[in-house]
Amino acid sequence: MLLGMPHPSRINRQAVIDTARAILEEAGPEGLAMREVARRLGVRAPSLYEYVEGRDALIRALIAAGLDELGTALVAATPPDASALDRMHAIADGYIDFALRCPALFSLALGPCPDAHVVDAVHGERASAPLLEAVAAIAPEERQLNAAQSLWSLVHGYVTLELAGQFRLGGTPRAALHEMITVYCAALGEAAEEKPIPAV
Amino acid sequence: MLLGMPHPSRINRQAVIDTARAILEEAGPEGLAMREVARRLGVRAPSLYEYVEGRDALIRALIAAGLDELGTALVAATPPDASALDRMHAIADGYIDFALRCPALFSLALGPCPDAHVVDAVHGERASAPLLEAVAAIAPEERQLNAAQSLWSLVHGYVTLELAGQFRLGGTPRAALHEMITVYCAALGEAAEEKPIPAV
DNA sequence: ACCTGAACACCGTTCAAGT
DNA sequence: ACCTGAACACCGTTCAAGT
Repeated sequence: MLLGMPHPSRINRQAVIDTARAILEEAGPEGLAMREVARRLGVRAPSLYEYVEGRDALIRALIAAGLDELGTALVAATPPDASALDRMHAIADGYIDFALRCPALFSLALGPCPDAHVVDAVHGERASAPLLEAVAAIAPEERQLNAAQSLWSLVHGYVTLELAGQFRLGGTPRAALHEMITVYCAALGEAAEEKPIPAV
Repeated sequence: MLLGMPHPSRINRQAVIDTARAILEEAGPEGLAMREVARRLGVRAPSLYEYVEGRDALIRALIAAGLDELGTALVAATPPDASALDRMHAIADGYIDFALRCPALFSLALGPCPDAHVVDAVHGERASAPLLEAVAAIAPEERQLNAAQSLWSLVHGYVTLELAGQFRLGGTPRAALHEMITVYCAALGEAAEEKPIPAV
């Protein structure tokens, strides 16, 4: 009879999110359909609305989790007692590895997204914190923000183009990325003792 | 009676593409519906299939045109008798301006895209040719490909993050971008006479 | 409390039918 | 040759109904 607890739920919010994430990586954002999530959970689509507000909210949950996970991965990728430059290279590799490990989630979280998918700023801050920290050990304080934004642009652009399959001419783009990091960080380090880097 | 030419077509392929592009920028890729394109052209959705194979083919046409247009814009943005470094900065600005002028088209053309939307490689080559040309004037030949890929990564990452609204901490990210270009190109120029830039 | 089927307003696409 | 309405198989979402 199960008095007082007539139907223990067959699914839960986390299962919905996990299933959605699996579908996202397998079939891309277009393939992420509420009916498909439900089908894999052995349930009908309307049941999902007990656990998530709708498809947009589900996607926001995926994005928030993805950004948090990226932050954690970058922290884990940072060797604590290496040089500042080595930590910078390690963070770049961690960023790239994350993007290659879950490309659809990465594109969803860091790519251009409609208003309906924007999440709280804390998640983005968690993702970018390790980079800011590594830059703090290289650049003088007044240049740290600029340096972090440039380095982020560089690494983000690299992996975005890589995922889009745009490096068709061959070469060694990843080695080129690390070279550019080295050159720029060296200039930052000099600037720490000397004068600001000349613009244009 | 209009013998032999019973019904002059009310629309044409270019009108379909132009309308689709307008919708894309106004409503994003999600809003780009065949029925909406047809509605704006005063016609029903099935009529569009006389001019484009389907939605995916329409999107491919948009992407191909967008890449070609980007290439043209970059050529136009390059001052022919400026220094190699100035041309580099101008191309970066041209790239950014194009992305800000038609962000949805830019994201569609250069962002992560499903197999159904990949276009012939010539269009991508047209888009990247001006950058390769500018790099040729700065870097020694054996380093040109790497240098072009790094600089493209940097500029592409900058504008991608900018479009995604990720530079929330303020600062002057665009100035930082140009600084990084300056520093890197200076190192490339030195390398042209001296030895290769040390990796890692 | 949790799940369902039915329904609504949307899609992309096909196709026989009109002119 | 060009356009149409009707139809098909899909969507996300709502809601009254079941247990």
